[in-house]
Amino acid sequence: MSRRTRVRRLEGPILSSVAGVFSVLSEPTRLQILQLLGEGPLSVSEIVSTLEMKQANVSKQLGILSQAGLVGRERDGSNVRYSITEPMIFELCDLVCGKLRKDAEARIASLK
Amino acid sequence: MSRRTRVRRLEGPILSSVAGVFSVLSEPTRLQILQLLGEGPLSVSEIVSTLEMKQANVSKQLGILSQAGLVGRERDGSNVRYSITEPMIFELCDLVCGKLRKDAEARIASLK
DNA sequence: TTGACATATTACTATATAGTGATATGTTCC
DNA sequence: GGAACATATCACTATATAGTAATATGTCAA
Repeated sequence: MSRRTRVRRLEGPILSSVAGVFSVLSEPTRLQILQLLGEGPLSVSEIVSTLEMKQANVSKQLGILSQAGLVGRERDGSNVRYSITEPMIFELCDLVCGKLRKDAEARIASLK
Repeated sequence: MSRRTRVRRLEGPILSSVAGVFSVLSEPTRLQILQLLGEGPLSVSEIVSTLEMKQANVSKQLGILSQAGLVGRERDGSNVRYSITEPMIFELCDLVCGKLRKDAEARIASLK
């Protein structure tokens, strides 16, 4: 996605794919799951009890995350263990957190 | 957002704010506008004619981008000029493009 | 094979929002 | 002040999707 004087722009299908990744990350529920998995692989029921979410929803969100290539799944008996496969998402979040912090500081500064 | 053994997790309100930024970026239309503005400040009508979008929608999306602190607006007579105020978004997009490229390469490799 | 446990999926409801046509509002010039 | 041009906003429609209860499916042990 160009930000310089290059005339090459990303086209519709690419931008749709990019938007798709951001869309997956645009839900607090999914961010919570990713954050938890960032600490290590877990089964569905471990996520359910830790985050106090409904099992059906956790499975659904994990499906979305898995389909997007952000987490991987590995069967372990009757348990399925999920883990992060795309650590880049934490860089994304760090960048966004940096912006939010900057915004908050500017807002505080404007009160003085 | 933790990805190490640190026990500090981002809480609900922060994750909602993070999700909010990703949500703003989750629409191809808005990504198109940001990409165009990355090449330099433009008025609403310039964006409308360049991207062949409806004026009402462009104004609406610019409002969302402005509200999110990603673009700034400056009146210039009867024109309002918009420009990027948060260049970090291009880093976000670069990271996501890198993942998509990697995904595509893996998909191609799996065909051999 | 059955029952227990784990997980995925379905069908539905409620909510959010993209895009649009119409219109309100802002700026400039004569 | 009115007309022309630029932009923002409103009310609406159509579509997408988060979350849920119910149920289907998978695994394991007796």
